[in-house]
Parts: sequence; structure tokens; C-alpha cells
Amino acid sequence: MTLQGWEASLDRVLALTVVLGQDMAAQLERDGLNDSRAHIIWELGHRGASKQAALATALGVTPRAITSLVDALVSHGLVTREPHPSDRRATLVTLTDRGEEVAHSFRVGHQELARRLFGDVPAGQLKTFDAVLEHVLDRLGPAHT
Amino acid sequence: MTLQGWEASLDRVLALTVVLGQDMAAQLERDGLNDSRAHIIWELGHRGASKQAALATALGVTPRAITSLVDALVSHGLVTREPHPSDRRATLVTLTDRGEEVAHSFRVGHQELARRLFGDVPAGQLKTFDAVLEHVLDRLGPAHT
DNA sequence: TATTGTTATACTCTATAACTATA
DNA sequence: TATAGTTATAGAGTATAACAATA
Repeated sequence: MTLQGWEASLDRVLALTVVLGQDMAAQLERDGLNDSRAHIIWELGHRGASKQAALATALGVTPRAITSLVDALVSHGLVTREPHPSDRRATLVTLTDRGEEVAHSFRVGHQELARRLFGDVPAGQLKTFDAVLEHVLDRLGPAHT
Repeated sequence: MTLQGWEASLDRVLALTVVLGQDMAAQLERDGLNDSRAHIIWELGHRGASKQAALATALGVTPRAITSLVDALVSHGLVTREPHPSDRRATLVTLTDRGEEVAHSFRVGHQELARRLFGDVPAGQLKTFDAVLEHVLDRLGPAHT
């Protein structure tokens, strides 16, 4: 595949995630979530309790934005602010039981999509990123140019 | 492949789409575009000169939002407002030569897949994430379990 | 001095509602 | 009456900057 063809194919993969993301937003809304808030839940589910500064870096937003996002998550009962054990400047953002449930549902959905996309691939076959990409593009069907 | 292996593959693809999306946003910014403004250019590229009301319906936003979006596109030299030939209430939003160039670059790009995957789905039919996922997975072919 | 998180402020985007001109 | 597009207003989201507390 040419460089242009490769890049165009990546664009198509992105378009897929955009469309999926738009409809996922409606589902997130039921938990008082949007993309940014869900992203924080996702990060906490993987990193465990985190400082706001760490979340700011992870999401690529300013610390000020994290203040608002955590405020919203606290108000919806998904996280709490706990004192940091060794740094009195910082707070530890911690998932509540309900927050853990939501994080778990994210992981399940992620695993489900991964299984459906890659579930029949023999172990060790997709070694390079290009191979993974080719595989996904093949799954996009006969219209793949 | 293990569950972790599938997820690692998916994560790599998703990570790539994130990076690509950031790159695309930066590219759009050079033309004074964002997602909504680009969406209008894309619609005009396919519908031809259109009433603002038609664009509001196409984008799923209010007529007020279209006013602002078209203002921005006019200021960047991508569209003009022309009088509607038969309805003096309406204006025809029309691509300039430069707007046509941008629209053409879109046509060969990432939006092609979204059209190919969802172009024959009646508007509003895929309301839930599950419905969209099922539809996409059907299109993805034999791995669908 | 540097870092953590906050308050204050401003900007972008888009929704609702009221309005004018026209159909 | 209904429709096209505007102005007025409000809310969400996030950026920059100034600040206090702590490292």
C-alpha cells in the first residue's frame, strides 16, 4: 500500500470511531458522563486513585479543567477526593463503588469490541503495527481500496 | 490470541486514531475549520449550494448555530451567501473556489468510510450504541460472532 | 523556586426564545 | 399560519492568569 493509501485507510478507521463515539455519548449521558468525564473514569480504572495533576497530563487538558471535571464526577457519586498520604498539596481522586462499576462496564465493552475485531486471529500473527492495521482494514470489507 | 492480545491490538489501533485525529484537527485549523465547519463544507460538496435550513437539518443543529458557522466560513473565504432564486426569505450557501478545493480533499479522505458503512441506513435508525455496534460488526464480516 | 489545586475571567460552541421578513 | 434567518440570552466546556498552600 502506498503512503497515501495507508494514511487514507487510517482516516477510515478514525471515521469508524467517530461514528461509534457519537452514539456512545447517549449512553454515557445516563450516568451523567460525557467524553472527558468518561475518560477520567477510564484512567482511574487503569491507574487507580490518582492526583489531579496526573489526570490533567493523561487527558491533555489544564489542571483547571480537571477541577471542574472532578467536581462533576463527585456530584454524580462516581469519585471522591481523598487526602494524598504524603503530599498535603495534592488530592487523590478515587473511584466510588459505583464509579468502579462504571469503569468495569467500560472495560467489558472494550474487551468485547477487541474480541469481535481480533478474536479469531491466531496468537502471534499480528506482530507489527502495520499487520494490525491491515487486519482491521480487511475487516472493513470489499469496499477497501 | 489471548484476551490481552486482542485488547493490545485494539488499543494500538485506537491510539493511532487518537494521534491521527489530533493531526487532522491541526490540519483543519490551518483552513480556519473545526469539525462542525468541516461538516458543512462536506455537505455542500455533496448537496451543492444549500439553504441554511437544509444544513441545520443535515448537521442536526439549530438554525442559529448555522448562522454562526456560515459566518465563520464566509470570513475564511470558503463559502458565500447568495440570494435564493425563488424564495426571498432564504439564502443559498455556496462554496467558493477555495471551498471546493477543501471539499474535494474531504471527499477522498476519512469521511468516505462513514458514508460507506452508514450511507444506506435511514437517518435516526441507529439510536443506541449497541445498534451501531451490531451494524458495524455486520459490515466487518466473518469475525462477527 | 517549583508544584498542586483553586478562584477569576474570557472565549468558543450551541441551545432556547423572541423577532422580522417573506411565503 | 408557517417558514427562513437573525438578534438576544444562557449554559457547558475549557483556556490563561493570578493566587495560596505546600514541597
